[in-house]
Amino acid sequence: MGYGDICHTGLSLGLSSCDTANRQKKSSSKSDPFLPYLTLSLSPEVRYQAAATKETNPYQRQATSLTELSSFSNSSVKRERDASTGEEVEDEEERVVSKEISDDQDEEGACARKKLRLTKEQSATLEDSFKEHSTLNPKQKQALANRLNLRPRQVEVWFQNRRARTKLKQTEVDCELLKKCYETLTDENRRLQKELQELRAIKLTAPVYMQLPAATLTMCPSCERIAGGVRDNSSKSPFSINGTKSHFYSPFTHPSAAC
DNA sequence: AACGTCAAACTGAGCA
DNA sequence: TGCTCAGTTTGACGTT
Repeated sequence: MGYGDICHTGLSLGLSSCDTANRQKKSSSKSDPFLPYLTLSLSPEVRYQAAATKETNPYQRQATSLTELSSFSNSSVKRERDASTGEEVEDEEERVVSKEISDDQDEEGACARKKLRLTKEQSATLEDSFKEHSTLNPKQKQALANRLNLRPRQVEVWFQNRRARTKLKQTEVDCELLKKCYETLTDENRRLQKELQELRAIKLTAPVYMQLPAATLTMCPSCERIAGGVRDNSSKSPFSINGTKSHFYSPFTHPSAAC
């Protein structure tokens, strides 16, 4: 929610010293930090959700008083990790939002942005919706917001953050894959270097092979035998193909084991 | 109390 | 102009 959004609250404005401090931190270039900053006396979240307490859908019923709102979490919210997903699970019974918060909001205005925490039901519904489609059209957004008793902007932000989390997770998975790929390639490279050294040693100790064009000699990495393009029937040679057909190794038909 | 993590919310840029 | 995304801020909460 941008600061401009507060224009739609319909609430009176008031001076806020702490918000001035916030403002100074956030965008010193945009405004004179020493100018007093105007804020609303009630945050949009409180206004919206408090208004919604008159509604009757399950999410709204759940928020039948300010003490039950899926909102400001300077309450003693007990959270536990879902072992399988790592997602947070909140114990609804532990969710107690003090009435003082709303009173403070009324009296002193929204000093800083207050963080709300979605209820388990809200999160679950949003998750379900996200599974169906990771983006929402305005109608879907509005419908979901109505259903969950949230502002459309909150639904929008949730989807934004959810997409970001999904992308981050995917990036981590890709990163792991690339790491494994790198390790495999490194191993293969090491092995090939070793083979190359061995071949060079062979080249020095077995001059007969030097007579063959270099391109006709290859070593199969799987069986580690040298094969020649020219049929070599000298079965006594340690590099002979034992009468079998030539054993060519093609890197194209035998791609790297990596990846 | 300090620190780390997570998620809600904000901001600015890019795009159709 | 509205939407999405990447990056950032912020507050709550858990851990040490």
